[in-house]
Amino acid sequence: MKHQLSQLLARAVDQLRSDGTLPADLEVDIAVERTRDRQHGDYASNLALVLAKTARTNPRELAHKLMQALPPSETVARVEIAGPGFINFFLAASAWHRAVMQALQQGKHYGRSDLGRQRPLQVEFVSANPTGPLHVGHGRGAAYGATVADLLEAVGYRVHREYYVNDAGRQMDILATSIYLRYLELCGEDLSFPANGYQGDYVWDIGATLHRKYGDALRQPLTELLRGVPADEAQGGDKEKHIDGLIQRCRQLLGEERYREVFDLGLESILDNIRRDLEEFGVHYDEWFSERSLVDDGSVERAIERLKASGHTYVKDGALWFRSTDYGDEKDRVLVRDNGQTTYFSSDIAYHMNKLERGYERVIDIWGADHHGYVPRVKAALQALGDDADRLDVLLVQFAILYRGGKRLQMSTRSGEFVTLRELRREVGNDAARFFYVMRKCEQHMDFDLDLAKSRSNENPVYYIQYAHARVASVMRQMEEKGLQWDRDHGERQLHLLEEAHEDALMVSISRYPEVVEAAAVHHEPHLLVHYLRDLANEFHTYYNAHQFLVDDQALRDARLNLIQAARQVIANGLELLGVSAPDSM
RNA sequence: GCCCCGGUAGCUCAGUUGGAUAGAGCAACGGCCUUCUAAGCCGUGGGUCAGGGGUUCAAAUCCUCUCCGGGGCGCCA
Repeated sequence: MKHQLSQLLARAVDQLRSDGTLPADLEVDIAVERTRDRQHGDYASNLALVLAKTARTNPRELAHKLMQALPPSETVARVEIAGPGFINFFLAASAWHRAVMQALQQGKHYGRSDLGRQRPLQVEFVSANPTGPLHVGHGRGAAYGATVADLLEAVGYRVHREYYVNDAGRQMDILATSIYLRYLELCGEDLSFPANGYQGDYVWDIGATLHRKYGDALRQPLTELLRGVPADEAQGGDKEKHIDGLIQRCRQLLGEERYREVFDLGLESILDNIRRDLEEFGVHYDEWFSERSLVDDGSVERAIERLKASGHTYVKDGALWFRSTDYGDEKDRVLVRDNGQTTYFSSDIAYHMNKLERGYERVIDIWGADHHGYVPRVKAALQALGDDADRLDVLLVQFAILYRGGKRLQMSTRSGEFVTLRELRREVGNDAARFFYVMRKCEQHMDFDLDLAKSRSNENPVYYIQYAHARVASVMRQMEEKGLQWDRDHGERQLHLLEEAHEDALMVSISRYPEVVEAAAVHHEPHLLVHYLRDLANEFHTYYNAHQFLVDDQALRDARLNLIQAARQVIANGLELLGVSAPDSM
């Protein structure tokens, strides 16, 4: 609809250009918007205001000329000039009827489009280190990423959903060591657990699995384990050096092969847990991409070599540095440490190089806001590699702060004090969790009120929308009980009977849905859809209270049933994109 | 110190590339169930858009300074 109107305006501009009213070389960017106030018509354009200056005329006069140059159209009932020079379009009722028919005919496809023309696009999200279960902070990235991916797919992109598994770094070694230490405790060793180890109960569980599998076969005396290991923090030492020492001793005592088994047991158990958790949350992936694979297949080394060849690296203090300041980063970054180990950053460069090599038109990364400092350096690396850094979009998701009983919950992964995503889902349910997480703009800090999310009351917005859906289903059940039938085709021919203000408002909203999906997808803003659905539900509830649907007059009844079924379809489609269920009864 | 995000009604937040009289939910107050589920509807009150300056036909929106809140600034991941 919007596109139609801007095309009409474009033709009007063409005509004014050819008759000399407007300069022939004038560049125009035509914007048509929904009006906020129905008094101003259904759609409005500020075109005359924008062009007035360069055309050196007054805006209202130009608006009049544009209006007169508009080609006739069946969907436009009339056009008015208002205010400083807005061109307001009032649409014919048939335009709204068409939207109702489309919603019913297209069913679950209503609102989808081919804007993206099936171009390939990648969305990488969550990608939490597999060192523990997902917590509520990851939940927001999961819900947001899944919804953005679904939205982009809905507007015609071929979306590849990916989780980057950090299975190669030091954090994983700390996890493996933590597991082994818990195992030793289960063997009966009495040790003091390192300050920097992973303290969560799940580490015990994995240690127990290890013990069931091997018995005491992997047991080593404590004195052996601690030989040459620097003191821990509690003993006045450095906790980082202590844990690194422990890692080294574990590897030596277990041997690379056995150590790798412990390591992989931890990785697999936790990754399985994460996979299951996300799957239950309705968050699906096409690929779980292993960081280790980048090391193994030489990609990391290749990335480093390419950077070296680009001339933007140097050696200092025994380390290899990338001069990211050449591309606007705050400081240079280390690629290879003085001990010969590559940094996380190196893997990340290799990973993004790999993504672009796979040929995606756009690559979208969804990160926690605490990683915002990494954006410039990753983009710098891509530029140095000669890639187009603009193909990478990094969306930063702010933290969600949890409240329970009006009190803020404090969380820390390392200490094991956090609310897991699974606990949250059990407490408030998947629907409320998915909904609440995307209710706010991603760059907004979010207060997540657990009590509100799980309340089964009118305070809870997710129920409000679901209830509208359930009410339509209920009306249809009532209809059958009364022995009546709904004739959809007949209803389509009777839509002109829908003359109530409530019906008009509902039809307009239904017609807006495809525009909302498009805007939410293009701007990566699922909350637009959330607000839209709330408004639509409100219009439905208002209508429901004001008018009877199952009236005796069959023509009017069928027309009304068409309308509310169209509304039901839109709610179902919208909720599906949000990963929220649309129940038939509540 | 530097960088990122935010500051809009009592609370939580919307507000499209700058547009017409700044909106919604919750909370508060007053109404509506003999009628398709009251998890609903209708009505009332509530604002220095943090503050100053600037840009223009037009600023909550863009620029600049100040104040306040959160986060980030490792050869960690």
